[in-house]
Amino acid sequence: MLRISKLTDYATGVMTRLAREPERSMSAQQLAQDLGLPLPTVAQLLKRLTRAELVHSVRGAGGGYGLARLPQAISVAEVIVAIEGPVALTECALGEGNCTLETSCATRANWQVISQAVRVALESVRLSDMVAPPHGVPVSMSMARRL
Amino acid sequence: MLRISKLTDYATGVMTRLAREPERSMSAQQLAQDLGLPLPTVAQLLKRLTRAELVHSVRGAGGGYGLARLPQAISVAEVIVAIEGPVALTECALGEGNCTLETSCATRANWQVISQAVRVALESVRLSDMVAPPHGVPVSMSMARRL
DNA sequence: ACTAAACAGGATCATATCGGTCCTATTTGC
DNA sequence: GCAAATAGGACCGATATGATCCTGTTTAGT
Repeated sequence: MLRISKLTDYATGVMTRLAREPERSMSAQQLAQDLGLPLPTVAQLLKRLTRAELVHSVRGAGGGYGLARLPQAISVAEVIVAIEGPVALTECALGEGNCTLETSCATRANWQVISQAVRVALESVRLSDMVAPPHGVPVSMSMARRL
Repeated sequence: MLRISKLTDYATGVMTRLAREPERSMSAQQLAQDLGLPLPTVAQLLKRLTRAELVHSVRGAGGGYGLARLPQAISVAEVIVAIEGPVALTECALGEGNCTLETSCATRANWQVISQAVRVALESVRLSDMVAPPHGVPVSMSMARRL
């Protein structure tokens, strides 16, 4: 299936929600309610997103979260990396030499290339794209052409 | 991490091995031994690859497996699909309307676009590319340019 | 015809990761 | 000082993955 984790999916939801009103700062509570997701989970995600410096947090009463950068300056790839770690389709592609099979080493570089290709695809989609309702075929076509 | 399953990784190993000698037919046993993988696992994989019609099988004594098509006619994407099912980064992107959150529906089409982009990347790499040792920068560069 | 090699198709089981929750600080506005 | 919020871990239950095994069915060779 090659899917991202549900957590990551939620995280993009949270980020997209924030991107819809870039000025506004929202509490975890507000976001959870807004997205119809359980608060503990959303809180958990926001912590990771903060550590990744994709959002900035304000502590204390009246605090909350806001995007650390403009929506068009944050890619989907970054959100994925923040939650799941580096995008590498195989262990091999990460770079560490866990290749006990010398045969697969021949294919290692190829996996790195593939991972890189996927990374490029994910980096080309930014939060601002996620906010924009894809009426017609604007995003998909521009993407397809880029590929 | 956005990684493919270990099984899928093995599967590409198996397919790549077969692609190295497209004429030759090999038994599950031979392949397992050749790749240093447990036989039951390899056998399991070969069944799925057969059902996906990526390899053709010959039953009975002296039987074995061979590529169903030429190495350059089989993409890495197909191998992934054969083992993991359709490439869709989120449930949403599969098409079924499991979106209980109307908010996320706005992002659904975007996920489909992203999945499509990843799919294109994976389809552009064929078994023949995996066989070729990536000396210099032939594959990576041609890929990067295509992106 | 019989036997052994080899694939087909499930069913099964352990384990690791994921998703979700909770508890205890620490910070800050009122 | 109190309440609102984030920070940082620790903690389980469910789920899916990885690996194995068992029982057919097919076929080559003797």
